[in-house]
Amino acid sequence: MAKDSIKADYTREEICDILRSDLIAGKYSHDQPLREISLAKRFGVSRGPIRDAFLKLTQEGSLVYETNRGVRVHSAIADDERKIMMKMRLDLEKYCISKYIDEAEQKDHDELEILLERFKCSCLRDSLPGVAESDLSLHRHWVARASKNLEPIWLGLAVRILMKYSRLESFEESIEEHDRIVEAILEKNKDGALKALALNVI
Amino acid sequence: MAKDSIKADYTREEICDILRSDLIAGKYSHDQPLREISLAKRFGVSRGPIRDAFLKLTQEGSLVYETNRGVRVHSAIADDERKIMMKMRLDLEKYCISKYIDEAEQKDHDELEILLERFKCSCLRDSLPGVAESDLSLHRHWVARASKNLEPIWLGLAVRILMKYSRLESFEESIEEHDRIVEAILEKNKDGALKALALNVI
DNA sequence: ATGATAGAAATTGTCAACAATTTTAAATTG
DNA sequence: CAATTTAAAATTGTTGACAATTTCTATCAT
Repeated sequence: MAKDSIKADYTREEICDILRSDLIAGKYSHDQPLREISLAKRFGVSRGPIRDAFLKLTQEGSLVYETNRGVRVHSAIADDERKIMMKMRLDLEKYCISKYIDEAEQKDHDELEILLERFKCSCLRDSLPGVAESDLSLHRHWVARASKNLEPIWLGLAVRILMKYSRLESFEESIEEHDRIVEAILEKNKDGALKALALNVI
Repeated sequence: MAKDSIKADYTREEICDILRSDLIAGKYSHDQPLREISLAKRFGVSRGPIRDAFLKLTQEGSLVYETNRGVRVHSAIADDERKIMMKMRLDLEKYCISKYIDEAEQKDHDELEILLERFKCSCLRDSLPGVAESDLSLHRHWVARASKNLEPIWLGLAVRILMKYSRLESFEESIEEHDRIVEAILEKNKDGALKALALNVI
């Protein structure tokens, strides 16, 4: 199939999610500008939905916007900034997992297992965009269930952190880490889940 | 002058900032929908820039978006969510003030004093939208100077926190608190600044 | 009256065209 | 040849029009 020439029309949410995982996967280099017209062609839509996605991603911090000059990929974060962001993300996700364990129903657990399986498949296929996307989806699951209010804040943190370090991850190790987190959640073992999380989110 | 019938055209950034301070000031009630057309008329622009502003504010968390149904004001955050957000905001702002003290130049200090003066004027005039806006601008100053990367994350936190509690603040007390923070910053007194901040951000 | 249904009104979603701005390339001048 | 100016191209900013969807309202049958 021809690269990037997809006929189906996308919604702006889908476009936003696809671009986000592309960015996390390092498909675009730092400070590279993203053009509205070329992406509009790629997704088979007009520039409107593309602009919408740009604004969302700018707010999350993965893109930078300048008046009359469009958006470009954000430059990498510094080490001390990353440290602060990791601490915040860990605090936030600990709270969410704890609450999730208290409130989750059977169908949530079912969805959780599906997301874990999807993550494992991506790791084994070794496709970085897929791994980034499914890793984000898995964590996002318990964050979103625990608090719709904290979700956008968490997403902004997670995206920026992943943008810097996704290239260095070992997939096998990552599978084990996530296995331990999900296992503890399903057993409603809070201590175990929080400890496993702290090892994963570093 | 006729309320809200302003002739001048606004940029989408200005529109976004105005709507944000309106939201913080409680001008709109929780769950109230915001209509693109009426706001487009109010600001003298078409619906495009209004949609842009909606997306930004949705990402920050003050608005909620549903497909084909537009945006509405977000419902209030719960107490435990607020607690988590306060902790994150304090961590973040402490880091930024500390860095700001190290790096700020004379012109930054000049701007800081102007922002403080503007905040005081708003408090004395007792106009809630103005107080909310100038409070945000003041804090945003040292956050933005310290880290463009952390700024959008901080903004999301600050907006949601202010949305819930802005009505309860005592303006006189708030002036004193900010006086202490800025004074300590200008003296490059880190300990004092961080302590004063911790008392203000609670 | 009550509920269902169909039509009208209001609102959001998308697009293509045009205006304004920035960037690039070429031409001019010293 | 370098620096400046000018023109062209590319890109973003904004708008109004139209399509799709949702919400409201009036009508009708039970």
